[in-house]
Order: sequence, then structure tokens, then C-alpha cells
Amino acid sequence: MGRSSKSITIQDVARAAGVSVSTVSRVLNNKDDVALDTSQKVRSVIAELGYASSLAAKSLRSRQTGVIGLIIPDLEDPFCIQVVKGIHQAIVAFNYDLLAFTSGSIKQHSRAERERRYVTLLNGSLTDGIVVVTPAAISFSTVAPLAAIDPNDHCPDYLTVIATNRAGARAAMEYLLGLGHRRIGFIGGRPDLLCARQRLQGYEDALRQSNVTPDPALITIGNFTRAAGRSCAQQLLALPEPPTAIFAANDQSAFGAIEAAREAGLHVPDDLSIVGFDNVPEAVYFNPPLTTVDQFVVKMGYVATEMLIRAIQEGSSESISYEMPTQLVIRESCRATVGKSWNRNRA
Amino acid sequence: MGRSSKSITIQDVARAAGVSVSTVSRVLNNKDDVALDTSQKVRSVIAELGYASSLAAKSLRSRQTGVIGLIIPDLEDPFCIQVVKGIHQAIVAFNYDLLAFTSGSIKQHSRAERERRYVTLLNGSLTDGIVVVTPAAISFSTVAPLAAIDPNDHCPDYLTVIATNRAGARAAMEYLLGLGHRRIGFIGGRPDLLCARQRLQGYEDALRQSNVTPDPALITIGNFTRAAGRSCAQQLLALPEPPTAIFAANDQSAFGAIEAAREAGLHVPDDLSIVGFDNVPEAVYFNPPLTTVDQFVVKMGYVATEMLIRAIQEGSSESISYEMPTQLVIRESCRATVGKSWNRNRA
DNA sequence: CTGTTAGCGCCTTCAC
DNA sequence: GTGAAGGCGCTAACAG
Repeated sequence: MGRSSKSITIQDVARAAGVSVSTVSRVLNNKDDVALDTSQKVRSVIAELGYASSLAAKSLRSRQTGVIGLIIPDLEDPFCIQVVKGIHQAIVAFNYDLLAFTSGSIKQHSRAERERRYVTLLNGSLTDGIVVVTPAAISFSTVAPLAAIDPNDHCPDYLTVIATNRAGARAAMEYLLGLGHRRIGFIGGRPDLLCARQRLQGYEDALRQSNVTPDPALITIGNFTRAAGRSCAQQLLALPEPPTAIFAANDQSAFGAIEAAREAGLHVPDDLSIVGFDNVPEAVYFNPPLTTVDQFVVKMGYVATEMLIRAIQEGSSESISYEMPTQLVIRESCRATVGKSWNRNRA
Repeated sequence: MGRSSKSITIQDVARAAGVSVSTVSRVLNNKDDVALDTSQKVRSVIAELGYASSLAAKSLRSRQTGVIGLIIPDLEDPFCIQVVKGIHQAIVAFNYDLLAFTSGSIKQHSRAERERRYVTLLNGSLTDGIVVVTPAAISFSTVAPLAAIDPNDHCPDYLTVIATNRAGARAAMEYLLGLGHRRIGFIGGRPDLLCARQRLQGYEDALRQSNVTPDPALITIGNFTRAAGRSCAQQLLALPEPPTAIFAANDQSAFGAIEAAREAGLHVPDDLSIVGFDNVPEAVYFNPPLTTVDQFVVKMGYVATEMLIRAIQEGSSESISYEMPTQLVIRESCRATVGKSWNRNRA
């Protein structure tokens, strides 16, 4: 075994089986016009030689590769990991293969360029369709269907899946307001991301609805990282009149905020309530377990992939946009505000 | 913009620029024998049309694609995520692209088959070299260089990177023994994995070295998952004479063991000491922070990729095996055994 | 410097 | 049922 010096091709199989390449091609693609014994002979030779057709050559000629392309910013980010999980489930369920490219960290900027490059790389070959996670670009040149998960802007030309971020944020805020909080800090995500803007809108919606005038000092801008969440929270807690609760636009930021609170000698939830967004698995194990808004990320991945595969199989090219409902998950990072404020400035 | 009906090819560019396809190909590959103005003309047309060459076609013809293939069991597994992080760093550092296939969950069995299939799929085309993470198969038919990370068996034909599992396990055990523990339980990984077997060897080495006769009842077999770790720990704790410490063959198992201890009313580390293996990021945040053996997984990914790229560029095909040193990281999940045993059966 | 020619490995007509 | 020929998009000779 080991490394053979030359890769074996369909020609080798044909020669070994004593048939022509087209016959081998036929059994490879399960055509029904092949004699049973010929087919078996070829199959056994294939098995013996350990032959598998080259994706490159196959995709060059035929538009059916059975592989879905995935372009994803970052494989370490918890959000991405969850999405991939869902995508993978769908891939297995529909018997496709998954081929993934990383477009560079979510935070990184020159990403749109890489994305475009990869889409074109796969363009009309290699893959039957492409899933792009949190695309920075909004338009791609592609022949194959394309599904965008959590796009950074509305992109009407493709299949899209995005959570009801605004409604979800509103729900989180209503919970906090219902607990009696009035000074509620906000730790935002990057404003160039659609989901981040929508969550800020939800934050403002809820305040307005409860007749609380938004205080600009309470609105900070993070970047969805733990570190940024920490420094935003520090900034909020250093305010002359600090918030009694913080709504962070994602769980990572919320974790950072909890860290910051602890460092400031504050106890969560007794001294400060915190709500996140995403419901990443760590939220359960965190200390304290984090109250957060679930956006069913795994399902987002699944649904997007399923939509894509249907589009491929039906040859349709309509652009559906699926809105994934969100749900508030109450755990232990929030408390009602009955006379807690005097407690704030110990340290 | 949006989705164009037909993907544009090098022919389109040639026609639009008024040159031949080979000229376009030359500027595409930065050949230096092209007139400056011709080159600029072509480049501007390329930019205008948003053209990018098809990986499939290119790789079919030339053996230089600038992309590294990655075959990885599972993108959710913390170990894999870490490895990918290192691989990604190397990819960026050496200016390659990364194309990843998932071969199916680490636990899953029919994986070797998928692995082989993917290797052959990429075989001699698409990628300049392949990294396989925890390969189940030990031999592949490939023309291009191949690097195996944490192989499930010795594979002398390829580049390999594996941690010094045995020494690492011994170090963990020596620490526990030094703390006074004598009844130390072991939660193993799947015995078909080389690293799991090596860690068990390290466990036994250390006991022998300290003249403690290994008790078979203390050795359980998990599968590197949290759930298995939990049930193995339950089994150990239910023993007539339960262990005072547990060495788990990976961090996930250790987390499961801590859960089980807590459920049994035991406090870690006061009632039970636990050591893991891997040093995944969660180990720091866990309650209690986990003492574990770092195997520098990120670096394993980096080193493997670097070795692979060097092999590609130098055209060499020697099979180096790199042993990644391990290091014990002491945190808060262990305690010395001074008169703690009467404490064991409260609940 | 640039165009022409010949394939890379495979699938798809079209004959037989 | 099966084989022979043509071409997918591209690069690597070879001419000019």
C-alpha cells in the first residue's frame, strides 16, 4: 500500500477490466444500460484498485458533483461551530458531501474579497451549491444556487436564513424591564452587521414601549468578542449612574461582561443582571448560567442547507428568506431590582 | 450584479481583451514574459468581468493549486477545533488556501472509508497536499504529500505529528501520586486509538514505578465523550473501595467525571481529585478549573501543516514523525490526600 | 512577446 | 450493450 507513485484513473480501470472508459463511466454513474456481469466485473476492479474518480475532472464535465460548498469565516467561533453542526446534519441526511473554505476571522475586514474569490473558485464546478455563513459581501457571481446564513445585509437575490433578532432583543429587554430594571446597558455588536443593528433596534423598541428614554451613555459598541464585552461593561460600570442590568448582543460579550462585573467586585445576578444572545452551549455551564436569547443556530444551518439542496434538486432559483424564530431562555444571571441600588458601590 | 446566468471563462476574458487564452493564462500565473500594456489590459478586463479561474480546470492541468486539503472527522469536537486553528494559522502564514472535508464524527466507525474516498477525491488534483486529522485508515493512495495528525496507529509512510501521550500521562500520574493518592481511577479513550493506548501505558508506567499494583477494577473504558466520562466515573465511584483520584484520558471525560462526582454529592477537589488531558480552553473556565496535560493541539496543527508545505515546496517525500512535547498544567481540581477518606460516603 | 496545439480525467453524444 | 470521438476550462509545450 502506502503512497503510490501515480494516481490511478478511469483509464487504468478500463484497461484492467478489459472494457472501454465509457463503460466504466456508465457503471460509475449507475446508468441502467450496462450488462449485469460487465457492471460487476468493473465494480470489482474498481474496488481492487481502490479507484475513485477525480472531483476536478468530474465536475469539469458534468454539473452534478454531489458536494455542497461552505464558506465560513472562522471555525473557532462558537456561532460558526453551531451553524456547521446543523449544516453537517443536513449534509448527512441528504447524502451530500461538504467541502469547506474559511474566509478568515469574523472580525477581519478584507473578508468580502476572499468570499468572492472562493465563490468564484467553486463557481459552476466542484460544488452543486454554496452556503455562505455571515457573508460580508452581498452579491456573488455564481451559476449555482447560494444560501446565506445571517447575512450582514439584506440580499434579495439568494436564499437566506436569519433570526428574528429584533423581536428576540425586544423579548430579552421586556424580561429585564419586567424585573424592574430601568437603567439597562447595551453592549452592541459590530454596527456593520445586520444582526447587530437589529438587536440594537429591539433594545430601543422595548425601552420606548415602556416609556423609558434611551440614554446614549448606556449604549456601547463591542464586536461580539469576549474581550470587547469586558471592556464595554467596564465602561458602563464606571458611569456616574451605572446600569442595574446589561443586555449584551451576544453570549461572548455577556461572558466578558460577567468577568468585568466580577472584577469590579459585583455579584451577578445580585448586583447586576445580564442577558446574552445566542444561547451557545457554554451558557449552561457558565457561572452563573446565562439567561439568553436562543436563536437556534444549529437549526439555521440545517434549514439553510435543506433549502439549498431543494433548490438544487428542483432546479429552482427563487430567493426565499427564512426567519428563524428566537426564544428567551431564562437561567440564573438576572434578578429583580427590589432595593438593590445602594449596594452598588462597594468594591 | 446578482447571479449571472453563465459562469465566465478564460475564453470570455480573452475575447474581451482581444488576446488569446494563453496570454490570459500567462498574466493569471504572473509569468514575466508578457508586455506590460497587454498585461494591464487583461487585468482590467478580468477585474471588470469579475473573473476567477476555475479550481477544477486549473488543477486538472497543473500540479500547483496553492490549496491544502484537510480531512477532519468533526468540526464540533474541541480537539479538532484547536487543530484547525493551528492549521489555519499556517495556511495564512504560508499563503495557501484551505479546503476541508469532514469525514464524520470521531466516534463513528465507517470513517476510514470516507477518509480514503476523500483522499482519492483530491488525489493528484485540487490540492497540493493533504492533512488528515486522527486518521482511522493507515494507508492512502495519494500522489501528493500527506500529513497525519494524531494518527490512530503508527503510519511510517507519511508525515506525522503526535503528542508524547505516554510521557504526558506519566507526568499526570506522578503528580497525583506525589499528592499521596494510591487508588487512582482511569477513564480511558477508545482502545483502537493510538493516543488512548499510549495514555493507558503512561498510567500503568507511573503506578509500576511507584510500586502500586494496578487494580483492573480502577481501569474503565470511555470514548473521549463527556457522557462516557460521566458513566465511567459513576462506575468507579460505585466501587466498594472507590478511588481518591481519577485520571481521565481527555478533558471531555474529565468534565463528565466532575459532573458525576457532583451528582454523587462529592466535592472536587476536596473529596475527589481529577486530572484531564488536552487542556482545551474550557478547562480554565470550568468549575473547578481543571488540572490537565497540555498537548499543544494548536501547535500540532501548525507544525503538521508547516511540514506538509515544506515537503510540497521541496518536493521531498521523506516521512518525518514529529513528537509534540506535553506539559502538566496544574489548576484547582486536585488536592493532597491527608486524612480525607472518612469523608467519602456522605451524600 | 504572443498565438497555436495538445492534452489533464472525465462524461456525453453518437455510432455500431 | 458497448466503443469511439469530442470537449469541459485551463496550462504547457512549441512555434513564430
